[in-house]
Amino acid sequence: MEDQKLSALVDNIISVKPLFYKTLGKPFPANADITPGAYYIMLYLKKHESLSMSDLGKIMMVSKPNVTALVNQLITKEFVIRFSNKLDRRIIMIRLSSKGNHFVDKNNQKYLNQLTKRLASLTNDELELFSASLQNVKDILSRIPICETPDCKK
Amino acid sequence: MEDQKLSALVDNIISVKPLFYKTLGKPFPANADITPGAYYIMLYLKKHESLSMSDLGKIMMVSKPNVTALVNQLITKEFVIRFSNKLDRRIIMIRLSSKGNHFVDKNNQKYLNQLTKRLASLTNDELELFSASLQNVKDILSRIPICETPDCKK
DNA sequence: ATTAATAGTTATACTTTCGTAACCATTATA
DNA sequence: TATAATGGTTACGAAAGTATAACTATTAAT
Repeated sequence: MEDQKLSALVDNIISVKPLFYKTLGKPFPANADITPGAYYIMLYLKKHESLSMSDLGKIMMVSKPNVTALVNQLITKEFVIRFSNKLDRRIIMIRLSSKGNHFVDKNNQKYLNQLTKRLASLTNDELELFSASLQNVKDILSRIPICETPDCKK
Repeated sequence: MEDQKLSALVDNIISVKPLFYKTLGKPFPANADITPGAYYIMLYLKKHESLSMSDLGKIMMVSKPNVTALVNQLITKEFVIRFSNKLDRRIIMIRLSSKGNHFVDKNNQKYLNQLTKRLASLTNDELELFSASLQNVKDILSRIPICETPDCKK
């Protein structure tokens, strides 16, 4: 890839991120007693059924004490359940409660409503292009290896 | 757009954002005595030549006191210059100094180097697709009207 | 000429992210 | 069985974002 294109790519990477929240709004709930980080844990649990504390740390790339704090928020709201692994009693697994599951679904629906309002100014073609392009971006990003956990850097 | 596709879109919007920094790294400098927010101001100034404090607030969607604090960081580093508008002496305009300009260029180059390492695992086709898709996303997002400044909500 | 509105700053404080160090419990290793 | 390694938690705090309220200076409006 030529230099010029690469530098345009850098430019886009830099400018796309702030645009996201500003135009599309925040996908996590406000005034729900849980921070965005905690909400993201629920989103991961939505896809992975159950995860250990360490798994969550790796997947979210935050330190373990951080995971503890985030999960604690969800425990007090009864959005997730802790249970231990029988094979290794050190390991603590986390899964969504049905309350947490409903909460995420409800919030996603709310966000979707907000989103459709904001996207109302787009034509259907634009919307399709947006959706497809975003899918591409996500797919490709997912393919890039990451190893930047605080614990993992060592 | 059908419900199913829309909900996939929401899914992508939610999951793309955390992927960004984690796979591509942070585009702003570390240990440079300025916060990411202040750096973003320089990026905007790179494109707009000069902007008033209020303009910066609107464009970055932060409150005016916030802009003051961010610009102050840049002033002490001599990365930007304050000058007043002759026609309306209330207005304070900000523009990049050549020092600030060089700083951004140098940092962009550094980020580009880091980025090329991270993107090394992609084929050229993937890279092209990524670049084009990102451009689409950015273009479409730019077309969506925004009005969420704290001051603007009122 | 008052009064109202606008641009910006100062002071202040809250929220969220995020890390390190020290510690306990459990499992693996030698 | 003594030691090391792993999974988690607790305690602590720094960095960054970000808002409101109260204020000054300047311009606009009546």
